[in-house]
Amino acid sequence: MLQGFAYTRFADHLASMVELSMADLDHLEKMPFTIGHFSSHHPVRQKRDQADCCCLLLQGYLCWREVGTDVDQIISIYVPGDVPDLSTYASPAARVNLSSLGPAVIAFIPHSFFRDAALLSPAISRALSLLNLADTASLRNWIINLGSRDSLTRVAHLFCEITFRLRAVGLARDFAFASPFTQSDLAAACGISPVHANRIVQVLRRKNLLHWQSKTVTVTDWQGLTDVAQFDPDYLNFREGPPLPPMRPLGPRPAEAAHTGFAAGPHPALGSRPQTVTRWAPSG
Amino acid sequence: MLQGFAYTRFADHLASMVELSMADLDHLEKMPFTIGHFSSHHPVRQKRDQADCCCLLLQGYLCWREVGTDVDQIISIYVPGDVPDLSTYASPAARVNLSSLGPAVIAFIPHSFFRDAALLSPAISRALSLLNLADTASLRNWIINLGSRDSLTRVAHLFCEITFRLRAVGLARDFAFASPFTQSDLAAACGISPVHANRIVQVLRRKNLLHWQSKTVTVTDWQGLTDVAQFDPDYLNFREGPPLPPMRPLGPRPAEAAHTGFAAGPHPALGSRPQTVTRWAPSG
DNA sequence: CGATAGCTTGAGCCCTATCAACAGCTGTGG
DNA sequence: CCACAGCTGTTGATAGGGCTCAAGCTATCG
Repeated sequence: MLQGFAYTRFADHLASMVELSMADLDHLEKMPFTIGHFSSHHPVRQKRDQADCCCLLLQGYLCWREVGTDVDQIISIYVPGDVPDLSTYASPAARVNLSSLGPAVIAFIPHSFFRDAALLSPAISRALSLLNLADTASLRNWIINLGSRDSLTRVAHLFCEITFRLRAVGLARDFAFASPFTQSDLAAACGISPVHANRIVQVLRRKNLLHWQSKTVTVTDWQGLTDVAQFDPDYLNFREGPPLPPMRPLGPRPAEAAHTGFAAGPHPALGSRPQTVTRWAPSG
Repeated sequence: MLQGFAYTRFADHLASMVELSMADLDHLEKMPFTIGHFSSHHPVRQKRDQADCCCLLLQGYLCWREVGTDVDQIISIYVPGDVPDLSTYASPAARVNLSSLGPAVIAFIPHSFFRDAALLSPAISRALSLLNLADTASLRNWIINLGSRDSLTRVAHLFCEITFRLRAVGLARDFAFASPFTQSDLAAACGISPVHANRIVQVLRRKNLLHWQSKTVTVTDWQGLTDVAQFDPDYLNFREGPPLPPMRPLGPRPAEAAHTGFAAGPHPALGSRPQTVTRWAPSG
């Protein structure tokens, strides 16, 4: 069950950037992995951990986070299909803490798989490079946000980015997604105080741009939200060939349920498996 | 003359991270390149430029900069020995604008050289990966700064980072370096207004942490500056093997001149060549 | 020598942080 | 089933950091 699920998430993600051959897909299908379940706000990788595998996020959210006295900053956020620590297959030492935002399901994939895949297939090698580039582009964009936009714009931009990235992997089709993270997390990501984050969310609600209740965010006015956020998804597009068509604003709703893997319950492939925390033990 | 200079800058940089064999050094010595001179605040790469070469900075400073209506943000700053657009050899499209901060001398190195070098030498391939990682680490660190520290800390941190990185490539030995950038540049890097940047610099001067006059910055109290900045250079260390010893604070001055390539006039290898802007024309 | 770019200084105001209190929800244990 | 604790969200009051506007000053360069 999970085998196909993990393979699909990852293959889809790579295929969204480069053309994959049947041989590439065959190789990806043989991807070895171990599944780990994490509860909310649980560390996945500690600063200075030496790992011999990468984390493929299957469900939920992960983030790099720097916590210290007088510092709590979320550096970047990842959605299903992402591999937050992909770069560690080149240099295994993590530099910051990777932790979950809400419950998360992760497939741990050995570094050796990526090394072999990159050697065997130019397309996969290229896709991995592009994955890294997209990650860096996201960081750069976040610097622009933190450095030169006010808090309303920052918060709106974060919601835009999450929405866009979820939709890029087939989630949040109806502009609704699970938000297991807290307003303090939002504040830590946007570099504002939790109290202020709350007030900004209220502004967004009052402007009818989004709703956020019972751990679900619904973007009710995508166009309006991107306007407030000055959001231009260009920096996220790393597919080769022609760019994606612009995202259609909210139209008539398709007859499908919103889900980010949790919004509408566990993914079918997971059945009703309880969300236990089975901390995966590295074999090294 | 320049041949040796460009080769040395780059080889030193790589050697600071990995062990290079004689064969590696031989290969690096054959590095093909074209020299470009740029005047202050001159664009080097425009957003969406398709380049077939990378920029090895020889003298001066470069930065990625996002400029627009109501946005002027410097995303990252580079010192001699850096290759700001190294990642473009994987995907050639630049995503932001690369421009000079003060006059700069650049060696343009064809992408093909990096591709070949990476294929031929595992050590060089590894060094290039580490270069990329260091770059990403720097971005992450800058997010922490912008998101969770006040302006005094940010500005102090920027000076610390520049000083540290210059010293890592053998410049600013006596904690003095050329600062051809303006206070507005400083503001754009730290996400504050130019007026406020000015006041912060005055605070640093008043605290006797540094002097900044006639385009030269002198750090007069390294320990004090790092304290104010909460600067921990750990995130910049990507050398393999044991970490570098901690940087000694200011002691008795060695009998050598401070230079970043411009502080003490043009580098010997460049002679008194005028700082003309000979925009290099890509051959593609 | 005038022009231009950069630096400096002051005043007023707005955005955001901080502190504090309370409400709502969730999970826990008796 | 209820009492309780703890976390999260909400609201108000107050203070301060940083922005904006505006003007004067300085240095550099043609």
